[in-house]
Amino acid sequence: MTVSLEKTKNLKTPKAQETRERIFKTALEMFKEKGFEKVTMRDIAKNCQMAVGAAYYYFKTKEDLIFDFYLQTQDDHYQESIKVFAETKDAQERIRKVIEIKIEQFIPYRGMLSALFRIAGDPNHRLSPFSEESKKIREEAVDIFRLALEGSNLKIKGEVRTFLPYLFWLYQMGIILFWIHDRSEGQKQTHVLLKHSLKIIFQLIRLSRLPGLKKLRQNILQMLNQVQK
Amino acid sequence: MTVSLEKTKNLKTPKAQETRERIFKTALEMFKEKGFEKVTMRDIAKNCQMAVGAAYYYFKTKEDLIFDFYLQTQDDHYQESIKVFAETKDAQERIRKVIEIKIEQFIPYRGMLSALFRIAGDPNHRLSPFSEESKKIREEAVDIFRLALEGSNLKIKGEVRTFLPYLFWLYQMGIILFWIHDRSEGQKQTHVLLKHSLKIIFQLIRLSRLPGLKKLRQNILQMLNQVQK
DNA sequence: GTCTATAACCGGATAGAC
DNA sequence: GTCTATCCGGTTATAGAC
Repeated sequence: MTVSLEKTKNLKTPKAQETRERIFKTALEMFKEKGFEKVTMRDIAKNCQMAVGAAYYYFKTKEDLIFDFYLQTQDDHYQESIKVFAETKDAQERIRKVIEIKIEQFIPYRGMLSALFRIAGDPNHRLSPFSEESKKIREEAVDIFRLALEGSNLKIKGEVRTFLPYLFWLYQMGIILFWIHDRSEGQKQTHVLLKHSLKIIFQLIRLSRLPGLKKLRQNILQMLNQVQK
Repeated sequence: MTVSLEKTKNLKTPKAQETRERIFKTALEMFKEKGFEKVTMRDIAKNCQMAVGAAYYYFKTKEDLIFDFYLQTQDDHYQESIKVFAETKDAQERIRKVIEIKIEQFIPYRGMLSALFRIAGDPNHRLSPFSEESKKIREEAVDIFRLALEGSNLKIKGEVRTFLPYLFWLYQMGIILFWIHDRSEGQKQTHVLLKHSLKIIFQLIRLSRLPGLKKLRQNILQMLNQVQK
């Protein structure tokens, strides 16, 4: 079952809802054009023909605007991913498509996303994907990978099954980080990396079944267990 | 040969040298106590009994103070690591000690380091360890791992030898990031992670020699080659 | 070249009146 | 819910002293 995201904040009137939306859309357009840092809250407010205070009434900080964007795309990502699962049972392809969809979504916003990923680097930050506040959204994101594996051709048993979705989510974060700073044209390096590294990962997963590698497998699982929060 | 770090900026007089040092030490003390964000440039200047302008004369930005810290510890790290190499030839132990030394160094500053690692997340930032500006310091850091492997009991040939030092440096960054946000007492989780993951990494390196895994090894090397800047 | 002193700018954030 | 005024801190500018 989907952990449906609470998009509608507790806003009293529909008008407020609409105002919030207006600020959000305006800000996003401006970020897209000039980047996160170049756009000031004063600019955003002016562009919305309202006072700075009004903008801050809806978004506690400038960074919250980005967080909201992250939240919105999360839902789209979920929907798009589901569709892919109907098309193929191949685990590797599913995972690859899921991550490619995410990247695709982000393309128009690539320039402003380093701001988001600077937040990501600090787990103490309320908006970090690792924070308590982001728990729900993180869980839905991990869920996509769980679903990708569940109906797939990849048969995995026991503990590996438990860890893999989270590990793939982590992997996705790494890929996106790489993509944001990938300066090759069309960020094609990222796609090379994605394709190759996925192949390797699946080779490793398959290898992990060999009896000769039992020790290695056990060690990895032990590590994951011990390190878990 | 060591890439000796240029610690002495182009400061004309010894007095200037000393003043710069005073600002740096004061700032670091204050950061240690209250964290990076709580301490203002005005505070620092006041504490040094000088004008704000003076502080800015030596450090272009507040973040530069942290960069300087990073630079200074880098040299200590190098010196300490060299000593370890005299004690043991075991590659795994060398690497583990090198990383443990780094963590040890950072202990008093753990609280302020998330500020540093938020910078790290944005490779476009001039102070990021991945930036052009940090190139020299990064290269010395990678060099430590090169030396750790070179005189060790781990015999590696060809391309793997080229990549491994950089990969270990990357690994060290990951471990430190984990450590900064490790809330277990005495950050013992980090040491568990370090010990276990190193064991696994060396198991993998040893495995990679098996003829049956030739394909995997080739794929990994191909990926590293293609993804390289 | 090394600093002091002081004021000002800029932009994120907040308080409190309406 | 929205506005105006204000704070706060990083940063810069100015002008001058040694």
